Amino acid sequence: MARTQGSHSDITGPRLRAAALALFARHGFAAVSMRQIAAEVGVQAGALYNYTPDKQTLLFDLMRSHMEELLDVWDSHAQSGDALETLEAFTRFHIRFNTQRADAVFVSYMELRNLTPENFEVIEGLRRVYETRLETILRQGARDGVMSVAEPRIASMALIAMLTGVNTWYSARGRLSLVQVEAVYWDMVRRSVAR
Amino acid sequence: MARTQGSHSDITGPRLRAAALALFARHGFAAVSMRQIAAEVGVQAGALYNYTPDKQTLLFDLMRSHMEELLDVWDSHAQSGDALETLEAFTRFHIRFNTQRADAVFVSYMELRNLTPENFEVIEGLRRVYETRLETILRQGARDGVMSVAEPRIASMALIAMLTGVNTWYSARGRLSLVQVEAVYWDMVRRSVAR
DNA sequence: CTTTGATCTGAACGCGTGTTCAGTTAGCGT
DNA sequence: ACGCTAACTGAACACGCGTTCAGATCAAAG
Repeated sequence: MARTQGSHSDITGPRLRAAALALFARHGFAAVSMRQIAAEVGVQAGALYNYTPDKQTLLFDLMRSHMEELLDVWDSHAQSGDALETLEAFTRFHIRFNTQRADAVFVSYMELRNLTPENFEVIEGLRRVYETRLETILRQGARDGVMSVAEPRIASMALIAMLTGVNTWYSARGRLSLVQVEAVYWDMVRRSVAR
Repeated sequence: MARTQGSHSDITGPRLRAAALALFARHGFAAVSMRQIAAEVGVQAGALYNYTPDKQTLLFDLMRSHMEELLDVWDSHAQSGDALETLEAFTRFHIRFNTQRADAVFVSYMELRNLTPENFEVIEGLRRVYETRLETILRQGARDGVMSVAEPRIASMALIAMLTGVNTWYSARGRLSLVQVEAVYWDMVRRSVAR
């Protein structure tokens, strides 16, 4: 037997990515085999190599896609207001974006050590760019006199760590809605850098 | 050959734990083999089973030891002051304790998914206890009128995430000393819950 | 000096790994 | 209707995995 009915590249490709992302998030990159991913997709392991040269590249592509989308979506936000308004937008965006892509966020953070050195540099570079986005907001706020931030670089990393932490406990069926969660965190963020 | 010169249980046991912790932190639990750990210790793989029943228990014991020590050391802190002073002590303690045990912190967070369900419950329980320590401080501060915290549980998780984030960038040879880092974070923590 | 038992070796077990590839089939373009 | 090729199967490869265990060796107790 070969080529089962109704199978197409357009279908199998995305399904491979979705299955790999879910399995990597749940069990970890090293603990998931290509055969497990293939079983989830509904093909044999060998068929996966029509869509990725190897397992390492599969992981890297998932992480790079996530980081690039994170940056693209944020950068396409119209930011017309002052630094405080931009900081609020960033806070709400980060929480909303990350909770909607919990698996990708998890993998992009946890599996850094399973990347080859070259691939690691790429992902780490994208992360630094994102951190710099926030850092720039904080510097601008301090310059404009609407914020007080002694260490903008450290503060940006501290705030991102705090905001990303939402993913460890948030559930869409929890007590608080996403809007309420955003409000709680924005309140803390605002006060932590307030003048 | 067997039993090489100078080998003792008192030496091999701790060396096994140290090697496993370092390797798990660097490469991940699933990516590290018992043979790699044994090579680091300087014995054959079979010898490790004099010190742990299996690889899973080795991981679990490392994580439980870390979490229990975290709680024990904090609980043994004399806390005589008011809520704000206790919060400052907690902030400085958390940063200092975690940066000094980077490998254990990393493993205890990253390898949760590699625990069996029963073992996971134990570690997760210890983590919740620790979070409750901070939550209690925040509730007391709010009750005493020295803090303003709308959601103490969420705030405690947010602050712990922020503080633990220090581990991702801190280096003893960096620009800031640990005392300076503590000061920067305490400033943000204080303001984020200030009345 | 002899005996005992803790400590470790080295080989083995069955099994799963990532990856390759010749062969087979399904659906599209003509 | 037919050929072409993208898509997939199934088997194979060499290798490493966690774990077990009989046997060897050394340190210490009597």
